[in-house]
Formats: sequence, structure tokens, C-alpha cells
Amino acid sequence: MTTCPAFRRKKVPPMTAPTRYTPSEIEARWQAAWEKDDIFKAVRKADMPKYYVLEMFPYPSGRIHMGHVRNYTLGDVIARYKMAKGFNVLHPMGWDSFGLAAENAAMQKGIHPGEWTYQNIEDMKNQMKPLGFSLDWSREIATCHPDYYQHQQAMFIDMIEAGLIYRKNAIVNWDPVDMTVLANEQVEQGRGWRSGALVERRELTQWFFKISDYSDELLGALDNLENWPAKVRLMQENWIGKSRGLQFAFSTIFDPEGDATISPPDGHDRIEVYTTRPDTLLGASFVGISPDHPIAKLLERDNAEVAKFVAECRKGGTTEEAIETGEKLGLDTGIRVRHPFDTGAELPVYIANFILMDYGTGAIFGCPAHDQRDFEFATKYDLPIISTYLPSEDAAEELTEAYVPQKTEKVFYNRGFAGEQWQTGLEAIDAAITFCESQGVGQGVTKFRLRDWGLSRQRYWGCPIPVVHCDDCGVVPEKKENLPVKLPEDVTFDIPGNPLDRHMEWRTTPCPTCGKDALRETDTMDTFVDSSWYYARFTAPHADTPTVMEDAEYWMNVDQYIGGVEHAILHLLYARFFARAMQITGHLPESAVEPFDALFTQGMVTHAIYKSVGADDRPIFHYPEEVELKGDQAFLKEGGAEVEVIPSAKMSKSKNNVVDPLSIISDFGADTARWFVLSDSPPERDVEWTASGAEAAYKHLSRVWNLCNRIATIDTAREGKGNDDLLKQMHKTIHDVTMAIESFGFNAAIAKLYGFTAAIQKSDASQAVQREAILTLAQLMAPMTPHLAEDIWEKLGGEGMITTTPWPVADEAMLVDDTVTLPIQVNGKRRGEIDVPADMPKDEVEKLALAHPNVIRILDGGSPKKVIVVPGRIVNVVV
RNA sequence: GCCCGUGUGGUGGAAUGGUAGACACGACAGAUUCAAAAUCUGUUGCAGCAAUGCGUGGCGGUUCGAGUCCGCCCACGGGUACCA
Repeated sequence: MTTCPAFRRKKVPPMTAPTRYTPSEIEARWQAAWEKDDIFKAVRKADMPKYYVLEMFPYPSGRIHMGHVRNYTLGDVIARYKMAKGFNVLHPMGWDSFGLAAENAAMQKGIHPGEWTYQNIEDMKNQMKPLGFSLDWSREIATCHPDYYQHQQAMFIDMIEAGLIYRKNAIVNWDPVDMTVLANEQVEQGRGWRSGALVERRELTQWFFKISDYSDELLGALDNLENWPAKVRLMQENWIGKSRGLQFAFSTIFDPEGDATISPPDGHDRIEVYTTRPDTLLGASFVGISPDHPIAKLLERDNAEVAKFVAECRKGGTTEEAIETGEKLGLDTGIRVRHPFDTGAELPVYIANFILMDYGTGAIFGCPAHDQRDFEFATKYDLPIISTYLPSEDAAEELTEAYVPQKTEKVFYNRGFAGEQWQTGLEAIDAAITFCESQGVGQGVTKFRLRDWGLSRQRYWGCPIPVVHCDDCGVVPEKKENLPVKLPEDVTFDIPGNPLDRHMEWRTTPCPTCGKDALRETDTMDTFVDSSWYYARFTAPHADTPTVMEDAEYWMNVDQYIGGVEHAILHLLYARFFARAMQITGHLPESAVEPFDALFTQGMVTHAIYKSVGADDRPIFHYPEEVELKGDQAFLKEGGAEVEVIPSAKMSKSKNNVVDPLSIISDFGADTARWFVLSDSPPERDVEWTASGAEAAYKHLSRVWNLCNRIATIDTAREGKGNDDLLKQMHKTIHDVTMAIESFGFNAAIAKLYGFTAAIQKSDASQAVQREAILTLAQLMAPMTPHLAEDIWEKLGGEGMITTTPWPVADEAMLVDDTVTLPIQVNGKRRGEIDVPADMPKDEVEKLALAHPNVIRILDGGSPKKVIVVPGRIVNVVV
């Protein structure tokens, strides 16, 4: 900034522009200009095509991180690009502001969850504003605000009436010391994270959405989501898990040895099982039931051994991962069942800790020969292993592991009972179902893995479930005119558990039906409910009904939804269900049951971890700003000790490798931060944040800015050279960048913009052409670096604001090349190249290729077997 | 465990089945400077003086041609229903 004396001595041309790119000045000025004109405020305009861009709204943790910057920059590029393409853009922002972290903060810091949350929202908004996103802040919503959740409560009541919600028992993680329900993430290795007590599974009556009624619908509709990533559709398909199988019953023999130690439970003379592999029925060697199966529960009452075992099974967390990876345990109940086709055979009934009551019938038969888990179970409990099919007719039956071929593979059925001896698994399954049905042994049924959505949470910081428990009238929805059921504010978190349970003043309320004193429901809703309809609320954020039909009809669906792939299943599936539920209850039009037309899933932002070892052998993680990099090595700024560099880890507070975007913005400006998060990596991949990359981005933007100033001072009368070349490259760049933005190839777009910048820099074209080139460059950069683009536009006399200027259109005539360079391959290896006219016929290209010195040398007088000419691409000579 | 991804130079990455390494970082060399920073120019996959050979996590396959398609394996990441 300061001018040194040596510089002053030189003859300096009179300066007409500031000498340095200063983003802080530029960015503040343009943000004020956009705000003054309210250009991002979305207003319904019937005569304009709309475009709704939505990024998954953030949880207000208090600090934005680079992941947010990336997510919202991606959305902003689309929003600004679509605006330039003439769309009426809706680009709103809000806060997913109920959740566990606020209660944790309350416990740790003694601050009220509401106060903590609202302060975080304020802070994060202040951190986001300098980034210059094209957001319509007038539509801001926070899910923890009664203005939002009262409508959720109203819809909840509508959905109860529509039969979409019911109550049933379900299992939770119970901390027996803290006497509280734990979230899965609060269970560490089977123990409560605070108390350290072994977690138990406990049953509670809870609220459920009947999402499973829509399994087939949600599955089938995936086919129409063409603009969703295939991987997300596949993940949802597998999650819903449609299967066809056989459901049948084994008849039970309760007293096989005649000593009558086990009393036959009433109504349990049969055990219903479901199997997707009925073709393995003759290989069955045991029956397994869930510890939560009615028979297990009956036996538990008067059999101490069973009671002990079942109690053991109930220890540990509830996650599928914990159950599947834990040790497989079983207990022989003494009960036997008859095999339906081998009436002489009796199979033992085991209670097994890996069988889920929620899936199928809560009971299975085990076929150890064709299922690795059953194989291990059979080995452990010394049960027979009986093959039903073999890889060949003479293959040995002795197995050292389960034989599990693809279902599409043909195998030899040595104990088949339906269909051919040689058939595929799929054929055998169908044949087995048909045969069993004809014999009156069960029937073919379709089942889904998808379970109903349990929405009850035994927590304070969530949307209260608007129902009342009355001694006389039972469970009754609150009257709509009494909404919102607001959370009480006078609560404390010094005692574990849900403060709502203890708040008798809040709980006590008149029964909506009979008026007598009754008690409020103290469960609150899963935060996935909040995020299942915010996209719809954004279309009419201040309405006194959940949605407004005209607005929903105009703005829905979301044209482009952007967020992390970690939401591929739960959030996105729940939102799809909820849109249907809203349609049924009259809150969304039929056309909006699939609310997200296109989905883009972006990767994480990662950063190296700097680690050293402290005196007590415990690892110390250093912040990036504490570390100085020299090549591959890193040293502490203080003391100079070398630290270990662990590359590319997910940014995490506990590892101190979180880069604060605010410091990047204050050092280099928002445009640099935006340019950098877009530049190096494709948006769907994880991106490594490096300080050097950010500096490079800043240098480039400075170059563009300097270039603009230089062009402003060129003599306008100068003729210049290479005008057409620069214009040609300009049109190619318009074309390439437009295509790249349309396909989320922002990193590729930026590479083209680098190339075009270099071309302008080296160009000797006239001032008019150079001016046109850099104005176009500014337009193409505007979605990414809007402040810099506006500044260039203004300096070189562009009309109005660049943000509201239509997107440039490439001249098709300028895109075609007269000649092309064709690589010449011999046997697929590149051996040379030739320049030919673009429209040269194949046989002439072939002649030229064969005349190439390298080809002649390799052919060595012989003739080629074959010559492949792909016009405009390649020539391959096969010898 | 199960489901879904990802894997390319020293680094981030590019490449409708058609010249592997665009663009950028870093490094090296040069210009400029009293000197440095900044800026500008050039070189840079590996081996080799070179001709050339080898190269996209590993092994195999399809193809005139494979980073790209298929099969198996390895490593890492996401999800696994109460983190959001």
C-alpha cells in the first residue's frame, strides 16, 4: 500500500484507477447495492418461469465451516446463473434449529437451549452475510420458533385424523444410571457416554408415521427421479428393501421329552416365519426367534434361564450395526417344531440375539449350509449343516463355510423339492413358493425392510407433540385453536431426563374433549419432521396456515436441491413421505408429492490434521494457524518442533482441523473463498482445504482485476492484432462454461476461465475487443465471484448490474474448427498425429495415416490388418 | 456385518470407450530488483544421455482401443432407522 521512494522516482503514468485489488472495499459496496435494490427478493410472477434453488438448511452450531461455504456457494452459482438465464429465482435460507446439541450445551454450560440456539443463529447469519449469497432473507425461518412449529402441530393433528399416525411400543436405549433415553450417538461401546453404565434396551409407547404403507409407492416413484444421483436412488431402493418370500408356520411341540418342564403358552402352537429362501427349506436345522418375540416373552416369565438370557440380549445399543457386528448368541428353548415336509424331523427353537422383531415375523429358520451367519451359529451350537444345492452333482457336501452363490447362478439341487434339479436360485425360489402354496404350506408374500418412522423423542428441545392424555377420553389431539403448544421456558437441565416430564404446571391442561384436568404428551418430535417440510414452508413463510396453495403451486417443486450425501436415505426418504402426507391432508398440491426435481450431493471439506504427542503420551492436535509448512513437513510456529501431518481428514472439532472461513474472508475476501471452494475438486467429491490453494485463488482474482484496469487504459483508437482469435476463444469459453455450469462441473468451468484469462492477457487485440472479452469473462465469473464481476462491469461501462444482466450466448458459427488434429495409433498406442481438414473423407484420412513415417517404420513393408478411422477423433492401425 | 461411494504425477484434480495427466498448487530455472517480497517467462508423470520403455489401488476379462465397461480382491469414506 505504501509507495516506496524508489518507486516514486520512476516515471509513473497518471493513475486513473486504484492500484490494488481490495475485496473488502469491493464486496461491502456491492452487497449494499444488491440489498438496496432488493434484487434477491422472490416475488410470484405468473408470466415468468420460476426456479427454486434450495441448499439443505444448516443446524445452527454457532460457527459456519468450510462445508457450509461450499454447500451455499454451489447453490449460489446455480441461483445466480438461473437468474441471468431469465428465471424468477427463489433462493431461501433457514435454520434446522431443534436438536440434541442445544440440550448438551445447556447441560455443559448452563445456558438455556433456546437462548443458545437463537444466539447461534444470529452469529451464523452474521458469518454468512459477507459471503454475498443471493439469498432472500425475508423468507428466513427457524424450525424452533413457534411461528414454524405451530403449523407442524396443526399438520400433525390432520395426519392423526387421516390415519397416518399411530402409537405402538418400540425399543430405546436406556441408561439405567441417568434414568434417561439415549440417542445412538450417546452410546459408546454399549455404554452411556456420561454415566458409563451398560445401556439396556427398553420398550416405550411411542408415536409413529405409517411410512411403511407407502413402501411400494416410495420405491416405484424413484424411477421418475431422473435428476437424482443413481447412487441415492439405489441406496433408497435397498433401504426400502422389497422382497418376495414365503411365509408359513412351523407347528410346535412344547414338551418333546414328556417331562413337562415347559408349559405350552396359549395360542402359540405355531411359529410364523418368513423366508426369502424357501428353496433352502430342506436344509433347515433350527428355528430362531427374536428375544422380543411373544414366545420369548412368555418363557421369560417362568423360566429363569430364559429370563437371564433375554436380559443379556437386551444389553447394548439398539443400532443395526451393533446387533449385526456383535457376537451371535442363542439359547435353546427346549421347544421343538415339526418340519412341514419332513415330518420325522424336529427342529430346535433358539432365542437368538440377532433376530429383529421389527422385520418379517420376528422368527426365521436357519439354513447353515447357505448362510454364513447361520453357518457360524450352527457350528457354535453343534447343529447339523445340510446342503440343499451344490455347485455340481458330484460336489462334496462337507462345508467349511456357507455356500452362497449368486441367485442368478445355476446350481444343482440335491435336496430340492420344487422345480428342476439344475436351476438358478431365483427359479428355485419361485418354484418353492408355488409348490408350498399348492401343498397348503404358507403363501408367497411381499415384504419390505422399511419400518414405520418413530417420531417420539423423550427430549425438551423439539416440537411438542400436540396431544393430551385424559383418564376418561384417552389420547386426544389438542384443539387447533389452542395451538401452538409452546415449550415452557422455565426449565433446567441439572437433572438428567426430559424437563417436560417434571414440569407439572405445563403438563396439566384441560382435556380438549371433556374439559377435565388431563396431562400433555411430553414426547417431542424427531427433528427429521422439522426438515421434512421446510422446503414447502419457504414458498409462503409468513402465512398463518402451513402452506398457501397458490404459492406452493407456483414455486414447488424445488428445481435443484443441494446437500450432503449423508442425507441420502433418512432425510430424503422422510421428506418424500411427508410431502405425500401433506398432499393427503390438503397442504400440498398433487404435483408436489415428489418435492425435489433434481438432487445434487456434494462431498465433504477435509483438512490435514497436525498431530504431536504430549508428555503424557496423549495426542495433541494443533490448529492450522499454529503450524508453519515447509514442503511436506510441518513445524510449530512456537518452538519450531516438527509435527506429524495426517492428510485429508474430515474436519472435526476434536481434531482441531477446522478452518474458520471468516479468517479466509478477512484475509482474501469472499470471492476468493468462493472461487477456491469451487475450483479444485469436482463438487460431488471431498475437497481438501489448503491455505496455498486459497492464495492461488486470490492471486488469480487479482490478475483479473489488474487486467481490467490495464484494458481500461488502452488507446481506444488502436487497431490491434488477432481480434478474431480472441473473439473465437471468447465464444468457445461461453459455450464451455455454460455447459460446465449446467452439469455442476464448476471446477471444469473455472479451468476454462483460467485459460480465457491467459488468452486475454496475452492478446494484442484492439481495446474494443479486449473490453468485450473481459466483460464476457466477468459475466461468466459472476455466479462464482459476483462482487469482482460487478466491479469490472462497472469500471468498463457495462449497463446496469451484472447480476441482473442476461447470460451471454455463444455464436455457434464461432465454435467450429476448420482443421482437426488426429492422433495416429498403432495397436492402440499413440505413434504420431496429423492435421487434417475437419470434413476430410475417411479413406483419405486412412491414406494420410498410413503415410506417416512412424507407421511406415512399424509396418516395415507389411500391410495393416485393419485401419479404424473415427472421424474427428482418432485413427488406429491394427497390425 | 450389511447397503452405497471413492482410489490417476510431489499435491488438488482433467479426460462423450478414442492423444492419460487439461487447469491449478508445489518445485526448479530465468527476467525484474542494491536485495527481498510481489510480478512476469519457461521447465516439470517415472526411468533413461537418448532412442525408447513403464505408468490411472491390485489381479483377471471384454474390445481395434479401457482411467472409463465386467468379475474378484485391497484400502479409505458415507449410511446403518434417537447426530443432523
